Amino acid sequence: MKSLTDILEHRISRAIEKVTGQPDCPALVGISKNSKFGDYQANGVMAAAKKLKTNPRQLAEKIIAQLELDDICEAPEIAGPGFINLRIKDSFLTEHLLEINADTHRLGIDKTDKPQTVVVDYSGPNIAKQMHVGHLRSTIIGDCICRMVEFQGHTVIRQNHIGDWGTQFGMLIAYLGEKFYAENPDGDLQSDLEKLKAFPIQNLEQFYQEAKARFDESEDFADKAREMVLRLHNQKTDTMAFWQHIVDESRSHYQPIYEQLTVTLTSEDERGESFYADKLADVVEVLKQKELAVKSEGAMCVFPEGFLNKEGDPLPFIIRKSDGAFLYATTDLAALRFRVNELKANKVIYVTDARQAQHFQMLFATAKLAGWTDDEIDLIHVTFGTMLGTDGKPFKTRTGGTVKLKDLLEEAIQRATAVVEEKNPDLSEDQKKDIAKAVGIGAVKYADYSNNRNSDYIFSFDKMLAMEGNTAPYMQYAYARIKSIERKAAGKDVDIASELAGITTLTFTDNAEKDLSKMLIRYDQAIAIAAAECRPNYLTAYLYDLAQSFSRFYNACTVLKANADQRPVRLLLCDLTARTIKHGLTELLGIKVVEQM
RNA sequence: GCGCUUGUAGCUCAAUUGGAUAGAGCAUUGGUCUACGGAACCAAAGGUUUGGGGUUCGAAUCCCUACAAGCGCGCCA
Repeated sequence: MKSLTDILEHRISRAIEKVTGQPDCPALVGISKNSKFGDYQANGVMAAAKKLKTNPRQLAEKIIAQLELDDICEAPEIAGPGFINLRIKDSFLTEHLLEINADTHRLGIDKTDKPQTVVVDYSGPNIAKQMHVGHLRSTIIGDCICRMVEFQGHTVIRQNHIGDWGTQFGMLIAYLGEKFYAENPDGDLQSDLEKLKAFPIQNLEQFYQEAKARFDESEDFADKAREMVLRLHNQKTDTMAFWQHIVDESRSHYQPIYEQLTVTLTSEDERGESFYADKLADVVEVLKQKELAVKSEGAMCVFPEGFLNKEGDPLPFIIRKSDGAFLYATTDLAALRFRVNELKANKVIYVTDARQAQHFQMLFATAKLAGWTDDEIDLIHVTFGTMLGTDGKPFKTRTGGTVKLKDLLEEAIQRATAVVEEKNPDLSEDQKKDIAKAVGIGAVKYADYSNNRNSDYIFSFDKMLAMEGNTAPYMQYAYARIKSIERKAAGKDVDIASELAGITTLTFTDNAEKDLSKMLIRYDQAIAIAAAECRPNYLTAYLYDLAQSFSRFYNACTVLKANADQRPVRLLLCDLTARTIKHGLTELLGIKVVEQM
């Protein structure tokens, strides 16, 4: 089914073109902020009038005369300097609702007719270090983008660009070797890989710090670590086995967090820095051949135009250090080539915090200079702000350390458990557990999603779990109430399935029904804008409006005790609201819903 | 010094990218409900959108300027 906004945009734009003879005068159809101006409004007439240097209201009159919208709207009205205000007819609304209702999977939303391949680079944890709160935003915002774009019908390729390569690995491998051989003094690694696989690293953070301490205190150890880096780069079998073990152990720490967050990343999506290790030399070589890379202060650099350093001199994009080692700019260039050439990306979306903005600008500029991308390929850096503590400073533990993501999520669940216990002590222990998980994790994710991603935001358990206002529990609650109605129906001799199946026409008897209906048909628009701008908060704002609209309806209209002629519409509205909320939360935001809470 | 981001109600945040009277939630005040879940609903009050200029039918949004905060600016990622 075509989106209503698209239909209106198309028809009104055509009418404008007919009257003005100008091809590029979009109707600019949007949802009216104030219902007294109608449901939708077209703002494009003023701009068109300006172009033609004519009176906008008179122009609007002429356009309206050409408009064919009888099947959708009441007679359009002109207001203010030249707005065209539209009010949706009940007949259109009810037909539209029935169509949406008939589509069990996609709620009447079409897939795109121009599918693209979109690569999304997000999460990117550092191996050998626990995920901390700084990883939360990239991980869940990226995931939401994937889910939305995929739902639109594009091919999404997730790329978890994990930090699994680099000099710190020499240190880690050397340390792991020390520990392993301490416990297996006669160990012969070649024949003893199984033993290594069973060798646990319980506390990654501690392991890393111990290795670092050894590195700093012992010259012998430091030499060993450097040797390991070399062996790693030369892919020596035993060293690779140790490296693999650290990577695997690390995965066993972050994969459960993905599952807890219902993030769609799997090990299939991992393509870490190590993957590009053998492609880096060529990156530098090609850039040298194209005379884009030059030596400066011993390092190999590209100087894309428009970037200056403190002294006002051109700023380098360093692709090889003076000691000959490659660095993240090199890896990112190799990754970009791979994504364009091998993955056939039409669009690459990077989800990292705003501090890296300049790096990505230079990356994109360099890739373009090299001819590795062109204007046909969209390169987008989706930035986001910092999570702050209630004091307005970067979010830390009381002692000033970084907050581990695992701890944060556990605390959220714990706090949610307390609330469930208070509100609904009679549920079974299993139910309470499930609800606490859904509510606690949902609250953390939703609080993040509902902010404009570019602004820093203050993280507060009390706010997000207050469960009032624009929060996950508010929507989960709306959903649970609908489910409760369904459960009660049987006891009141209402057969929902058969009543819904029999509906061929709908009649509204209450404004709350109509208002809710108008919200329901806007879902497609909310997804479209949220996906286009990579802004999950547009989606949460919609879902909140919808849940509010439902609460008003719920308050104003009885469902099960309604008259036989009113009940089918209301049952349908309940069902459709539940399906929309569920779809938005679970499919697009990755937040669980519960039948009871 | 240059650049990026930000500055909106007492607090936490929106504002579909230039649209009409800047919206929510919390907190405050008052109200609704013997219905299907009160984690609800309705209403009041709260604003010179940091200050000052400008652009135009129209500005929180664009331009200039001052102020304030955060971040980035050669071999970490």
